[in-house]
Amino acid sequence: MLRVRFAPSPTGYLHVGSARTFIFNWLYARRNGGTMILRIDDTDLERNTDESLQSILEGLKWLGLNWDEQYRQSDRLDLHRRLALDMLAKGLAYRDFTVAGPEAEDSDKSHSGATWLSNPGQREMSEEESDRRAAAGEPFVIRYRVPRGTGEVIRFTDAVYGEQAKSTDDIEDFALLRSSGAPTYHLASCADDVDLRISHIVRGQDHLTNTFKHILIFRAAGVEPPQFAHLPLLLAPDGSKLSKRKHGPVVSVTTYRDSGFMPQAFVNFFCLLGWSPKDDREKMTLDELKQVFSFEGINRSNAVINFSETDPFDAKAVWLNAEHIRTMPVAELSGHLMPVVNAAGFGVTAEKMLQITPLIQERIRLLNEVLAVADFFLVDELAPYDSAELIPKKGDAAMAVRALRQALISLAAAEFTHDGLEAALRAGAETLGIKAGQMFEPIRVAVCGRKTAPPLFGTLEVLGRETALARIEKAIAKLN
RNA sequence: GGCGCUAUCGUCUAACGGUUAGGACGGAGCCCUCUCAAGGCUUAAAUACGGGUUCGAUUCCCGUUAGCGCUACCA
Repeated sequence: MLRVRFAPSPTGYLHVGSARTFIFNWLYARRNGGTMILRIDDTDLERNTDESLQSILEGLKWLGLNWDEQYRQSDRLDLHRRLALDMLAKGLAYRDFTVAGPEAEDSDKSHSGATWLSNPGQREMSEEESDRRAAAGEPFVIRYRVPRGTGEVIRFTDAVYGEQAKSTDDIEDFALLRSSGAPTYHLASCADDVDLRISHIVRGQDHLTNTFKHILIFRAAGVEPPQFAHLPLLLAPDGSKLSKRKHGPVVSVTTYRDSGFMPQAFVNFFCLLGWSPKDDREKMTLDELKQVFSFEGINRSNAVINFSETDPFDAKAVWLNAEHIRTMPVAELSGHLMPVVNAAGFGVTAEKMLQITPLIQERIRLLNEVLAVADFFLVDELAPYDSAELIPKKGDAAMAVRALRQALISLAAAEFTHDGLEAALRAGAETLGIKAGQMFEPIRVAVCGRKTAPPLFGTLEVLGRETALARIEKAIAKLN
């Protein structure tokens, strides 16, 4: 039975790195018919908030990837504690009565060069003394009694990083239970992995070295450790680890959502960061990803998200989003655009949006760009523009006026379809003896308020005769 | 400091020990064209460094350097 879990801790919004870990877990589970479990690792009572939990759930929901079971570690504290106490009873762990404090913290372990393994006198304390002091109410933390001087080497095979080995002499006596009685991450995580019968742990590479400790806990719990697959980390352009504190909202999933990314493009992009299908495919649907995903394709080196001060998104993410937008059925895209447009305060009907969509489909990279690209379809009154914009290339104001007057005549009679409009306007240009482009330019600006816009005939068709004529008349007035 | 992981164009990546080191994004240029896009074509751009092993190393081994991670009663 294949069971994987994604275990975020609710200490902030959903981080893109976490989202990527979730995606890889999901892909692996769904690819192999396994069970996807969401476990909220909220053992850090100080830092986790309900608000953060909600935002994580919201982010995961947006991704559109479902899970089968859900747990919360704070509901399972007894289970964790029991394992620690059991280890204590078996002598696999011991009480450490050293009081933690700012000074005790870094006094001699970080700079002395000596490896910190355990607090002197604690590990060796007799059972009687330990029990007596505990009974007297003295606070303590429970630590793993890591084998010393046995020359033992802990080994495991990581699905991504291959054979891993570390001497127990290099593993410190890490804490299992805090003086408050609360479990540490290592304890809670492993106890739950055992209880939930997790078969594969897929997580960030920052846990690669922690894995040796975890294997020790699994051993103490009397079970075979699960399979491990560690993922390369996501880095900022300067090579530093992506962090909420340092890099701000660019690491939040909601930033992508709110800027107009499609969830499937988001998934596509983050899959490609550290994983490759080994062929030249880049744009892939969720189904395609699900079909080809495997740990073999995962890279071992960290990947950088190439964002900058001016652009919070990697250009490739934006391009991929554009690819997804372009290849999507018009009706579907239109449905995604509706809420964006309405949220900006425009009231569009579904049919109007459906008409606009094909004109802008290959012109927007992010959903939100619809507002900048299609604004003139949505407003009654065009935003003010410089009348000089109306003057065509190699022409003057007089030519612009003539073109617009002719447009009035041509459009009044034209059939308002793409082909009908094209025929009418080309004929109009011919009548005036000017180039078609010189005819179209003033009309485009008159009708769109700017030189860069979707193709003219389709635009006019959607705008309709009445609006088109009114805007052209205004433009003529501007030129006088 | 100790322990561990990693190293191919700016970025993401491909390459059974034998390739003119491939693709993509981004950049530059050209074509198409009613503007903008989209599309097509062309182009610049990489095996960190030093030693081995081998007939032959991007690929295997060692070292150096650099980056990252862990080294908390955080996760």
